[in-house]
Parts: sequence; structure tokens; C-alpha cells
Amino acid sequence: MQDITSANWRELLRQQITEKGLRLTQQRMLISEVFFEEVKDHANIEELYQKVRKRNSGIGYATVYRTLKLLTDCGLATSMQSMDGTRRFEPTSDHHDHLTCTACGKIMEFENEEIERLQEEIAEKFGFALTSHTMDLYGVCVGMESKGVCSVPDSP
Amino acid sequence: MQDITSANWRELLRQQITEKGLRLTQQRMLISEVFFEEVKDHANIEELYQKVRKRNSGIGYATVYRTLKLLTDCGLATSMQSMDGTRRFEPTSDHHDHLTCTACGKIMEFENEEIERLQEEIAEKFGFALTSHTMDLYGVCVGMESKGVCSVPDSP
DNA sequence: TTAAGTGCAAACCTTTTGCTGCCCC
DNA sequence: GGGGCAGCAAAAGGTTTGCACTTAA
Repeated sequence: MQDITSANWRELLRQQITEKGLRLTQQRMLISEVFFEEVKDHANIEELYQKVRKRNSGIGYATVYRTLKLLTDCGLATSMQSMDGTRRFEPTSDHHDHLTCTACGKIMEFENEEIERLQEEIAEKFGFALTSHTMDLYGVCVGMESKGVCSVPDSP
Repeated sequence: MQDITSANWRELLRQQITEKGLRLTQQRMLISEVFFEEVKDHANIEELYQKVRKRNSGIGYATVYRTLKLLTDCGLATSMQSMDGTRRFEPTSDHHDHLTCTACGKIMEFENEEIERLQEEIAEKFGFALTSHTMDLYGVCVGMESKGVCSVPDSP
């Protein structure tokens, strides 16, 4: 699966939309722009909705939900359940590993080939045909303070 | 954190309840019994509710929710968000790594020290003070068919 | 006895869906 | 022009909460 980036999402979306006989509406374009270009972190629907409405206040929740479902069905977005009970979305990539700061809420991605290899090994041992995985490390980004990344390391 | 098992949950619960000045009611006892002894897999509230009501049909959802919240607050249970959008609970332990069969829904636990070590390494590299983690591998337990563990490997 | 806990129903929150009118192809 | 799409509101889960009655300590 190739990574979806802010550089290639437009053509990939257009391609998928055409292929499926769907329509590239203003709303879908706007929501996708916000999702792939404006939002850096792993946004949930509420956050996307707020940002989208700053550019077009006529858009409703349903459209945001349906568009994110479309992006997910097309393979351009991947969803995950976050600890607060909402679904969060990220541009599709092979990086499903996150470091989440429980203080400031920031989510960072990382990749580790050794872990990927071990996961395959474990799956095989259990007789599983692995299709995907997620790994989430929770902690406090104390070391990031000086870099201005985590400004509230003590709050819940 | 010590593991919570079907052998030690009673005394640990009694201890926590006493410490907090709470009450060990019939309902809390029954729900805890079902959770720690009858349910093997990672149950959600609905599943616990159904099993609990087979023994006492007067118990309501709210009590199940409140009891699981109590167990979680006491550190005896740990909650996780599952893919279906519901919260699932497991007796607290250091094993937060799961293999989930997307065909039959079965969830199995595993542990791998090498991965734990790599996680610490990664957290340190990012300047994170690690507090917990979850790892979920998704796949189909094809190799389990013969053992009767996964009987419907082809369904969604 | 009496404060905590239960059961019920209503409220809440996130997500989905039905329907009417609109607009992309 | 026509069928997919947007917007709205209502419905549909999952979870929480307010209240009056019950019960463990």
C-alpha cells in the first residue's frame, strides 16, 4: 500500500472517484483538503467539522462523516478508535504505530522494522494470517518541552 | 502492577472497597464474579450484562457500567476501545498485546519481551516517559481451525 | 440508622440514515 | 436531465446521570 501524502492525494482521490462512478463535489474537495493538508494530527470528526466550517459554514456533520467514510473506503484514509471514544482518521500509510502524550494529547508516528518483524513472527506462531496492526505507546513527552512540542506535561 | 487473576480478585476487591469506604453489594459481587471467572475473552458491557442477567435478571445496564467503572478505578480492570466502537474490559495485567481474529472475533493475548524492550527504546528516543502501551495485531486465525478455535475464517 | 448503591428512565454523545431538494457529470 | 449528493433532522447505538427507593455497614 503506497503512502497517501499531501502531494499525491488529489490524483489518487480523483482516480478512485472516477473509477467508482462517483462525483467530486466542492464539499468532498474541501473536506479532503482540510484532512490531507491542514490537519497534521490525527483528527476526529468534530475537529475536522470545526476546521471545515471555517471555510464553508454550510457544511453539516453528515457530509463530514460520509466523506471520511468515502476516503476510508477508497483506501486514502485509515480510522482508529482513540481513548476518548471517538474515531480518529489519518492518511493511509504503513505507519500504524503511535506515541500518544497523555498530557498534551499530541500523537506522533514512528516505525520500527524490528518490531514489524517480531509481529510477523508472533502471528505465525499463533497461526494467524496477519492483515494489519496498531501499536500505541502512552506516556508524557517530557523531553519535548524544550522543543515546544508538549507544553502541559502535568495536566491529565 | 500485579496481575489480577481469578484467584486473587476477591481479596483485592474487598481491600479496595474497604479502603475507599464503599460497599460490597450483591450486584458488585455477581458482576465481578462473571467478569473475573466466567468471561474468558475481552467482554464489552452488553456481553457482561447478558451473562449477569442469567444469574440475576433484576440487574440493569447502569449497574454493570458503574461496577466496571469501579473495577477500573480500583485498578482491577483495564478498558480498551475495540474496533466495533464499544469499550472492552480485561482483568488488569501487564499483557496489553492482543491478536484479534477479524473473522471470528476471538481475542488472544501474547507477550514478547523483545518488543517491550524496543518500545522502551523508542519512547526514550522520542523523549517520552512511557506509562503504558497497547498492541493489536489483526488477522485471520486460519491455523486455529483444526483446533476448533476459529470456525468462520471467511466471514467479515 | 443512614449514606452509598440500585433500577429505571431520561439525557447525552457519537454516528448513521431517510428524505427533499440541489448540482456534478 | 438524471442520478448521485448535501443538508437537515430524526433515529440509532453506546454510555452517563438524576431521582426515589433499597440496602450494606
